[in-house]
Amino acid sequence: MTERIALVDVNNFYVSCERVFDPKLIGRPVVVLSNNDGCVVARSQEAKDLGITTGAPFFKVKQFIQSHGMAVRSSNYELYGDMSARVMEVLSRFGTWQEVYSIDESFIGVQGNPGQLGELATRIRSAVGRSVGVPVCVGVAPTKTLAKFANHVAKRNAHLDGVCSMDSMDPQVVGDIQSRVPVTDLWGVGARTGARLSGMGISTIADLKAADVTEIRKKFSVVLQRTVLELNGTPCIPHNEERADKQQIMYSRSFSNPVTTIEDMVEVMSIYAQRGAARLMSDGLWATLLTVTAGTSRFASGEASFPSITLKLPSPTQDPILLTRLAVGAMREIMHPGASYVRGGVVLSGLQPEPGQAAFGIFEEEMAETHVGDVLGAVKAKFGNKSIGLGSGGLAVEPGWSMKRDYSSPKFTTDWADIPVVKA
DNA sequence: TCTGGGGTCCTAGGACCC
DNA sequence: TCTGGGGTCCTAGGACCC
Repeated sequence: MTERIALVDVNNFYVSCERVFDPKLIGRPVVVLSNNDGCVVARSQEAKDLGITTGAPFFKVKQFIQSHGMAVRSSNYELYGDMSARVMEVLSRFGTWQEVYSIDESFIGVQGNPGQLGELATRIRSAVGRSVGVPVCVGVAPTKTLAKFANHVAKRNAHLDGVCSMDSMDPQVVGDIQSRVPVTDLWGVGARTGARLSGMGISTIADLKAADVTEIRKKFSVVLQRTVLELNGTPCIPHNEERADKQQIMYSRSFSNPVTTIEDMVEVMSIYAQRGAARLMSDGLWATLLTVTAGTSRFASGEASFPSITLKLPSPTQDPILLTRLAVGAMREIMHPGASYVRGGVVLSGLQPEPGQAAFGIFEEEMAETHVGDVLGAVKAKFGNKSIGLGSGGLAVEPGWSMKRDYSSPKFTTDWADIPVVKA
């Protein structure tokens, strides 16, 4: 019995989710857009083959997309979140432990001799396909970094049928592949590090694998040192089975139209602070720090302005009234009226699971405000997010800056009104 | 006209303490 | 006038990931 790590991820996750509920999209080139329909965040293989790149601004490729008959969808995160939970549940049945790494990826612990590991990978792939309907690739190896690499190999070699277990591979072949794949394709090596490595004559995975660990530690960091060790088969990246406690809650969005006035920005901050407070309450967390930010476009020629300020909260809180008041007040101070802001955000950090001991003076006030928060939360849970709000957060009409979503698919799995109807 | 939205971890440097 | 050194905590910023 050998202990191994499997990295399972869904191919073109968002596109695959859309296809489950709209089979007409199968075989067609499909792209999914980011919030605000700003840029391309997911592409089907057919769209990749046509040369659409991830992160491409939609307005620049729109013509090309339409002229090639590609299907376009706005992102539907409720649907993807729900599909993700289903995939993770299936994977959990196959692992001795599981670390959910992202919305479409999970590491799981697996055991067996080389032959069994390859078969297991194939069984995982068909189980997810059968019960959720999305295609996955599986990479199996002794370390996380190598499991990621094996997954990469499975994806790029059609004859492997979506699975690659390193124990069944000829070491010579592994070496050949590693000496052809650029080091920046490796998990943990980005463009910056890649450029510096290249200056040292390290350009492929094989080069990095052969590099001197102590030199790497000195010139870079323990992060890259761990990567080198993992490439050589020594596991040194720990796995977090339990979802690490969240360190921060961020609510940040681009606007469909720029915000230039204090009144509009106050409206934005008021709503974002209340969304943040709602997430604190649903996660059972209290914040001790509040950051508000805004930014002008990096692509525009007007005044550049990136105001940002962090406030220490008087005591740990999840109170929407207090957070709204502070966020609005802080933003009034730091923004430049007249600058054309295209995004804004509220970050809650210094999170803790208990309200802790409040100073006596503010304690009573806190109590009163907490009750209001409970009431707000209850009303929203029952009647939806837009049913009630504080100050300018209680908007009956969509404001001018709210998100654009012109190509939405229905909330197939999370809204009764949108559940697909089967006619037999 | 239109260019995403989250997150994590590590490191260096300053403040402060004894 | 002399002007150490080690430790901790906090924060900002960099790099990376999906």
